[in-house]
Amino acid sequence: MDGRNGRAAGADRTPEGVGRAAWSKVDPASFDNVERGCTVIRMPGPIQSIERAAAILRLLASGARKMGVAELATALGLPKGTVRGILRTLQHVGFVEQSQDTGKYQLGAALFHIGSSYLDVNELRTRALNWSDSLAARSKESVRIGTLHEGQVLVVHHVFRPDNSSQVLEVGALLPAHASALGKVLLANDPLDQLDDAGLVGFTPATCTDPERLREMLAEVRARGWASDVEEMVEGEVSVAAPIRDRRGVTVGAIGISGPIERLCGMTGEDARTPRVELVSYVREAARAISRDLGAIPW
Amino acid sequence: MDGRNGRAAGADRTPEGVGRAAWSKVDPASFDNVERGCTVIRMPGPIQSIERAAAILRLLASGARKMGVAELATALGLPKGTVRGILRTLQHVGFVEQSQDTGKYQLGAALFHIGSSYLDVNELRTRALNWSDSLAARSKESVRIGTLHEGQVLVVHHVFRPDNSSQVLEVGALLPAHASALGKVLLANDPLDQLDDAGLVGFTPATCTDPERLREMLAEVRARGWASDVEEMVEGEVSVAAPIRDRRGVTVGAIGISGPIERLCGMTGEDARTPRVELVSYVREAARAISRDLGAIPW
DNA sequence: GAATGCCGTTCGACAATGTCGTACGCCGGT
DNA sequence: ACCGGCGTACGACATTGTCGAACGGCATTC
Repeated sequence: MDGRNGRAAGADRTPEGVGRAAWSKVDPASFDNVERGCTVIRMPGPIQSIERAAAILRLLASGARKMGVAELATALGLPKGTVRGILRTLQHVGFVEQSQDTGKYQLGAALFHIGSSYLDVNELRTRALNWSDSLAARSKESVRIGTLHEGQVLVVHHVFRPDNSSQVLEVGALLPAHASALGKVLLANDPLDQLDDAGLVGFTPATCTDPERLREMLAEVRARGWASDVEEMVEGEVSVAAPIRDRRGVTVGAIGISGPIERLCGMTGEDARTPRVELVSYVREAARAISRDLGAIPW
Repeated sequence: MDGRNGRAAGADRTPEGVGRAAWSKVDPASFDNVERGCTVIRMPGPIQSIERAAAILRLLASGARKMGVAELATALGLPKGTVRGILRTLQHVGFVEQSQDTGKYQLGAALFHIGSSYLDVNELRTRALNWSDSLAARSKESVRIGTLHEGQVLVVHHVFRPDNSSQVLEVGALLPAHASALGKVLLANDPLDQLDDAGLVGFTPATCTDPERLREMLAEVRARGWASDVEEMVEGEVSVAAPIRDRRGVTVGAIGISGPIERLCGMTGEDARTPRVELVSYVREAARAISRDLGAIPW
């Protein structure tokens, strides 16, 4: 029997279970006490209840709707009673809320507030605030700053295009890394190769879903110092991005602009699918300016 | 000794402890197993470790800087080892990150992303997106939508003023309820009296810090259906807000505009400290429109 | 209208689990 | 060189979280 979770027979049956089996494959550094089968000595392992609570929160966040106890329980492969206990606690601390009529659960306001404080701590975002505004003004396009998070691009800042059109705020959203300029810059400059070959979903005909070709593109991105995405995520939309580095020279994020292909690309022949040079310059200058703020050696 | 936490002698010593003593005063419905002293039978209480994890996250969110294990441990009145175990778990699920050099902890990206999904679930915000844009266009001022959360105003949406000035995004921020139009609307229409007399801090000379006078103001706000704040939080800044109600008629949020006193108020005599009538109309119309979207009976 | 199925909820016993205290190695200040 | 403080590791104890079964309400079905 498993040294830690011998009791949770129900959990180990389901592959998506949040029993001890779940994270051992997620964390490469953890001991594989599950493969071995039984009697691992005793490791200072993660706390079971907290991991399960986190899994519940993730589930509630992914499904953009309210979920019931039974739904969560089956999804996690846990007994209802257990899930209910965790939910009660999460509700108690304000991380989830319960609809009074349906009895279903959803994310809570406290979690939202705590999560948004991440932006205050995030040095990248703090330092980038000024420069992103000026980039938006110069380029007249919307500006986004992103960071690599589990193989995807986490948007930590978003400046709307300076016209009066209504735009949705994307802060906190996750973008696909292989189909956005931000993502390509981040992937290309990331020390550990986070490129997930299986995750190369196609959004448009222009999306690059071939791992090999993508790696070539990333090499080029790394060499020239900026990346573009021409209708690879959304038809008619183009984005350009450049890396932001910190004092040690490692890429901690990326800044980029995005907008309609008519405005961002040239008008004739081959240029019709190439971002305009002055916009690329703006982006790269902004990225360099922020990097300098973060202490990177100007190069 | 305390029935549940008898072992945690260290926790009970500190007033801010996260032992069982902490939440019993927060949750009015919970049994006061602490006052009684000892041997409460056994209640389906909140899960200890999760509560503690939440407390750690709150602490990390409040102090806008990285914190160490010892710092957190003393603040919570818990032994270092315990705090470290929880932190390791939180780090494992991505809710906190650890600086590789200093060893201190800060909030993690995963928590931020999960928290921001709250906005997708929040029906108030979803329905209010369109109307807030048009309110910003009509009033030419920045628009905020807020909800009452633990006696403060949680900003769930923010539309920048439609000029090109650089503004900070306030989504996720908490505003004082007694010194903002949004807050006053929410307090005035809240079923349970969340007004905290002790929390009436003064920001400017105009801030109302007298509970009695504030209650009178709230009664007036309730009667006339909108609230204003004239330099009560920030000198020179004025805000106007109106309540958003759902189908049952309860106030679920508030929408309002804010801007410099020169633009929002009249120019002469008594009007100099009264919001202009057309702006008030815009705000109230927007609030009514959203309420209608939420299913409120048009009145 | 009764029966059925599903849901959220409650409860109590078991033992696995989280907690606690002590001890280690390391760094920076004195 | 000493000391204090930090983040970290480990092991024993019994408290605590987990589990499964049972309860009552609600909507749908026959």
